[in-house]
Amino acid sequence: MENVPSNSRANKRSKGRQRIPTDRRREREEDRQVTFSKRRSGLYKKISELSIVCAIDFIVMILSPSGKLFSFSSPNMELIAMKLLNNKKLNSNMDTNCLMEASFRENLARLTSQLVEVENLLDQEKEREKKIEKMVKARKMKSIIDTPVSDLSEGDAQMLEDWLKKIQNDLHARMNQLNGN
Amino acid sequence: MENVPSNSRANKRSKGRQRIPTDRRREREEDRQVTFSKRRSGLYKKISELSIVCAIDFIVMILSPSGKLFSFSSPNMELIAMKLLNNKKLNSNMDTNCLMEASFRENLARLTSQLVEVENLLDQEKEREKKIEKMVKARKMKSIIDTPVSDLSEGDAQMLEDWLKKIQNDLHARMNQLNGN
DNA sequence: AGATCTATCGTTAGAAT
DNA sequence: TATTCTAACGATAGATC
Repeated sequence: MENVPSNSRANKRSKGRQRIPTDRRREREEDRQVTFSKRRSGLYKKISELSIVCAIDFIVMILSPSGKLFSFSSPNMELIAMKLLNNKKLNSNMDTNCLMEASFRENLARLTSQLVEVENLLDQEKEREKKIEKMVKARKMKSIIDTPVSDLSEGDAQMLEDWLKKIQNDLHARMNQLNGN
Repeated sequence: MENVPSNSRANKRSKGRQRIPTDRRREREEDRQVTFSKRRSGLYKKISELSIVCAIDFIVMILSPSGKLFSFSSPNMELIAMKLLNNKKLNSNMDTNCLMEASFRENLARLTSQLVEVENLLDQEKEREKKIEKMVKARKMKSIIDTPVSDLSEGDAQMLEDWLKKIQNDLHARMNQLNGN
């Protein structure tokens, strides 16, 4: 907390934040990548805080030009999806859920296969593909999904299916709430 | 730019920003509402800038406890959706689009009807409902959709359908790109 | 490639409207 | 109820490791 002498400028290790134009894309691919990575983190933090402080649910989906898919959602929606996926029997006991499941299965399978197709095309274009990188940085948030499209076909290809289910089931949960459970 | 005398504290109109806990929700409903409104704007601005600077597409969906649905997406995805909705003939000429459309129509109708049901329940709970308010604040962004759930059944009930279609069609557009259109 | 540092720029809590 | 003002707090560009 001592007074910093005027020669402190000599010790500066950085020029600090400078302005960058926000009305057009950064020209250098490398800069875009760095900025995207940094700001994505900031965005996750912001919306995570918002969801906690204001008690809202959310889903964010980001599609990068290279075909990478970033999905991020609030714990509530995540939780509902996990229950559905990990405990199918839970659904079997719920009539409305069964109906919803039945109506969605068919076209979700189709959508998933489309994702696989995109992946194959991307693989043809560029032979190398990067590995899954999990951000898992959020402080109070439990779940971040951050998965390259290319991994959807190899491991758990249900991410998009999960995501759509979240919307559906959140609505259903709210209806049950309003109906007095 | 003159030096401010020490009595300037007497002229202060605000204590400035204070810390608020971000690990739990604000207790007062009114505070939550104000914070939600302010931070939502900030969030839109942030992700809009991100999409321009880093050339990415995105969709954000926020569901408030009161049942309000906020959707926000990048112009590209918006554009694709608009084309689909306003120019159905465009789809008729594209085989894959036709297939996708057919597979989605059925359950999207079902999902939409669920939304209507939620709306009716909300209407029973609280008799009054607010009007559509458009934010349309973003500087460089063209499209903000900000529609209460209650309006989905009265006017254009296709918002959620549009939204799901955006994902679908963005994928399709990318596939066409990769296939050499 | 990602983590850290820090000066600078951006966001927002509280008050007032 | 949303918006404006402004001090205070937070995010991040560029440098560095």
